[in-house]
Amino acid sequence: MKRLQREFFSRDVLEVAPDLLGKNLVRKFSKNKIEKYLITEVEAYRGKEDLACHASKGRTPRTEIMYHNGGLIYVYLIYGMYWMLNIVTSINEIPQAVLIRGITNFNGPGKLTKKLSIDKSFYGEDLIKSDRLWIESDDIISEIKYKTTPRIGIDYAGEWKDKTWRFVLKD
DNA sequence: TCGACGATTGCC
DNA sequence: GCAATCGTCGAG
Repeated sequence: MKRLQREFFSRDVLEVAPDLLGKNLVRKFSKNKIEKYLITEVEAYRGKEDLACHASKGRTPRTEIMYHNGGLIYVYLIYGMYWMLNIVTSINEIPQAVLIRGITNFNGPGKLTKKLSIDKSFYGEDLIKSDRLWIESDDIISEIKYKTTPRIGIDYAGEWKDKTWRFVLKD
């Protein structure tokens, strides 16, 4: 197992998102408690023009992190109840992020953050340096098969809602 | 300071 | 079908 480095996340979100499928999300709770989950479902949010992307409303304290280098974590609260886990991609000044919607045996972006105890304290966390959250790839090279669909819950995004930027792993 | 609303979930 | 529940952001 090898931790993914900066270069992996510095690419365009439409390359990074499908590449995250089949990778392992690693959560370290303590010295003796480390859990790993296969990433099974993600969505891409791409730039200021993408009306479904929070950055389309401009640069604010909340969206600031998306304007940074790839490999950082963007976390926000939705509906006053659920934390959404996103991974910033691309390079400085280009706001992009991947929403992690599903992991092994656990689908639903709100449920997985609850299970992994991920909250506001992870905002800005660096996946390359963090000692409690990072992503690993298997040493075994296997072909990843996935399907694409429109993104979920963004009917307000006009023509952008039809982009097939949701990527789901095939079993 | 105020009010509208949301990248969801689970229960009716 | 819809309520829960609160941080964020633009308007006033």
